[in-house]
Amino acid sequence: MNYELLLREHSLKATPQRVGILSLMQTSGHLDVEELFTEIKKQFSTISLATLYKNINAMMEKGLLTEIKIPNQKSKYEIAKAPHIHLLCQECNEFIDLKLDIGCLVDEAAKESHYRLKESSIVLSGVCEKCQAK
Amino acid sequence: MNYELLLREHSLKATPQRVGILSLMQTSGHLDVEELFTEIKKQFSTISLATLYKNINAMMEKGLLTEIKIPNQKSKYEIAKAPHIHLLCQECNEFIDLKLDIGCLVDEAAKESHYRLKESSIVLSGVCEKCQAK
DNA sequence: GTATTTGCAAATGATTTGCAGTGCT
DNA sequence: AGCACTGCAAATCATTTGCAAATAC
Repeated sequence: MNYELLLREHSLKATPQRVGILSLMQTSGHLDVEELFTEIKKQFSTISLATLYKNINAMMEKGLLTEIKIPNQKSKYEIAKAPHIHLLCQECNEFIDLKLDIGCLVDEAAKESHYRLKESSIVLSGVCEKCQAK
Repeated sequence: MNYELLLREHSLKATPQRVGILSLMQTSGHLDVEELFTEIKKQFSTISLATLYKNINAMMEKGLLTEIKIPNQKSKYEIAKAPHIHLLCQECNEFIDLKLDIGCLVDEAAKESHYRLKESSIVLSGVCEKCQAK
């Protein structure tokens, strides 16, 4: 993926720090601020936490990143993409995406409540296959 | 509801501050820390934020309260009850419970991922009926 | 009577802001 | 060149901790 282009398309300057952040997000899928800071420092040893926060916020405002709020955990961030849900393993902390059609749920909720629904935030937690085997 | 009893059943002492917190939660449904502090001070003018936090944490550890993490908002708290989902109006900020069978969604997610699922955190956002009318 | 809880003040942790210097376009 | 971005230090906001006095049971 061309991160420079992606940034410019969202009216953000393509600084190396930002490209680094996006490339980490792409590689790791989901990272919290602290993890992101630890990783990005390997590439930019002098980067400051303030810069990281400013960039996360700027990219969220432009709709390039999404924050995922998770029960009992720090928020994680991901590159914005098609709607999907998240699964958390309460034992090993694995955190994954799952593409799942939630149309039926949303339709049902809309019917019951008369809300016009636009966004969803769904985190299901339990035990992953590997941890079940233990 | 008898909050004294509820507290003792969860091995917590029934202090007036705790009863006040629970009664506010019951009345208002969902409150964040700041809102709760503003309200509880009307009953206990000398209550400290530290006490409020200690109590929220104690009641969460005993499973009496649940924290709801909401995209772009502060966490809210509610008295723990049967699983349900939450709807947020992005215009007027109304925040409501909806009892909805999410079995099909969870089953589908479990089938696809091989997770054994135990908990769910679902917040759908959009526009409530009243705001649509505007 | 004993263990827990309260409320204060201080400590810690997380995030934001101001500003001078630097870099992107 | 001009505006946006970086990095530092300081400020702010949120939450936790330590401790002495008060309270629940």
